[in-house]
Amino acid sequence: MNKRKNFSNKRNAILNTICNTDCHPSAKWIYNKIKDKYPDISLGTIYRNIALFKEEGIVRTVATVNGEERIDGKTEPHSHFICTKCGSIYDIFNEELTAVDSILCDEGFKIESKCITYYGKCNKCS
Amino acid sequence: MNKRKNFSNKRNAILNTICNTDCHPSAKWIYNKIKDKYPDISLGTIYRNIALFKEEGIVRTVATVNGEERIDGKTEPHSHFICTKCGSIYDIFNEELTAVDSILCDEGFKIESKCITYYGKCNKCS
DNA sequence: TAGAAATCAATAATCATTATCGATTTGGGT
DNA sequence: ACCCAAATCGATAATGATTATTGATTTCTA
Repeated sequence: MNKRKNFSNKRNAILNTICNTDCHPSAKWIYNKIKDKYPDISLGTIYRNIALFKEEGIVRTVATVNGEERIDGKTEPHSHFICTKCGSIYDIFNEELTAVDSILCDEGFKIESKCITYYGKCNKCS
Repeated sequence: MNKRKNFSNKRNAILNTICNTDCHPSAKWIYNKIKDKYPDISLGTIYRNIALFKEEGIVRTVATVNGEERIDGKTEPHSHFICTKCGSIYDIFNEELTAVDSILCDEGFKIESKCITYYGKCNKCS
């Protein structure tokens, strides 16, 4: 990997906020969190940096819940559970499906990533 | 066909358009398709009826691609492949892929549906 | 230290979706 | 058929998330 320039303080704060939570935040959630430390930060800066992190492959979109894109800073392959009532997103690290990925390759489909998402009611809502 | 006699003509046309395509259409796609037969239909009517069909459980959201919600009229359990270049969505009817079962019920999570989505380049784009 | 590049805040623009509202159509009872 | 209430609709405005623009400020580099 090429040597990467250091991130600015705000950019680092955004990335750390994404990576140090399990809640799979939206842009607005990150914005409100960062505002405590950087009161003059702009929501546009959050979006701009999320786009940048996505290009670099260090964060990814989990899903769109109630019109809001939700972000995950964990790059290890794993699945998700999305509560259809409260919108919470939970990680699921329990994967036995990697063996069947080759099925699609035969037909010319090049798989870059796989996303298994369960929908239902979480333990707080059921 | 999928026609239900208690539906209005336009409502039936919208549902049939959704069910008779494999392209997992967006609201705008449906709108443009229906306009051939009903030139005075409104985009709001498309959205209103999609919401109604979703409440009835006869269509569902597959994913959000480039900011557009994509709809599926097939209710049988199956998976999807989404091309990250052209945005096409393909059905995957494969028992092995759809037969993943619940690990989460022990912890109070009530699974209502499951969604397996692959991202990559389709055979036209790769 | 200067000049260039990166980054930012503020704000406007865009675009998908939803809400509103008055008009029109539909369907059941007479 | 006719009436009326409910369903449905088209037009349009409103909403809300995201993106683009712009000019200022900070950071990097030589």
